[in-house]
Amino acid sequence: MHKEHTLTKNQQIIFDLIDKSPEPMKAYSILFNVQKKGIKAPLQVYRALDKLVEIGKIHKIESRNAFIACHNSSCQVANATAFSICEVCEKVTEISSVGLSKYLANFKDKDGMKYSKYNLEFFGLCKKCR
Amino acid sequence: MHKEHTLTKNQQIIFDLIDKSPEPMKAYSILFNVQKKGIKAPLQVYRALDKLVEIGKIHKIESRNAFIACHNSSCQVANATAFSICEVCEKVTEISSVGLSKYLANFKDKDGMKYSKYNLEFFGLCKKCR
DNA sequence: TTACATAATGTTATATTATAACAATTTAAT
DNA sequence: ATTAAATTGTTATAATATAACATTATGTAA
Repeated sequence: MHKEHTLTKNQQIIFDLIDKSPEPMKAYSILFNVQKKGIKAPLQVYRALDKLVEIGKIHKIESRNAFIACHNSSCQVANATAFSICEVCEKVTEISSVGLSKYLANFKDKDGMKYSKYNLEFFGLCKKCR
Repeated sequence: MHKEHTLTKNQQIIFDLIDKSPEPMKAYSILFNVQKKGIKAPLQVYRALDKLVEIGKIHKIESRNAFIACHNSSCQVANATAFSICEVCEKVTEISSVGLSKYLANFKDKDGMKYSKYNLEFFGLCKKCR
């Protein structure tokens, strides 16, 4: 569960937009959508995004340079994320699997090193596109 | 194991450079390094990179926008990749774990869907930086 | 070996993603 | 109230990536 944070004005505006979006949003699409609310510059968007990622309210889909709201209430550790991405329609779904997250958190590399932070992106076809 | 491909001139030049590099290389760093060999434009680099990724000779580190040569000879499926990334020195190592790749290839999401393609990036501190 | 399709190249321009630098303002904790 | 930390606003620019089009090379089948 996330530590509660009071979002600032810009953070709240941008989080609300991403949270309402059915698909991941790109930074400049966000910018375009919040210009009527007074957020005029890319940096204002990126700063809010950085903070929202940091506190775990949103995640970045690295392979797509896009952002989605976190809907994974069982998420114990921020920055331990897994997604499925449809290669046809680009639908992205956050995966919340206790088994998967335990497996990855306990995975040891050949030096015996464990990692609490990771990002996993699965690629395939979603139900609709199959 | 990779299907053998004969690389074209540009692909070979760029692959050799990445292959020799001890760390992931970024596209414009590659461009700078191959200009003396006649590759002058970003697009020439990106086209070679796209092809090299497609045939599995290199991988893209998505969170870093950088490319490394594949040294994972046990890699059965191109585009099923795992890396560890040091958050201090940015050292990147490809992980070749049969257990991990089997686990991920057999992982089923809540719809019962399996994925043969994935990209996993672990973040932490490398041996040196620990 | 010619014809044809496919892939790769070269080139210019431009789109997209992201950060640097600095001043001003707000917020939260003494 | 004072002050440190975080956030905001703003301009400029850096870094990453693709569009569009003309040309050349390569592989394959008649």
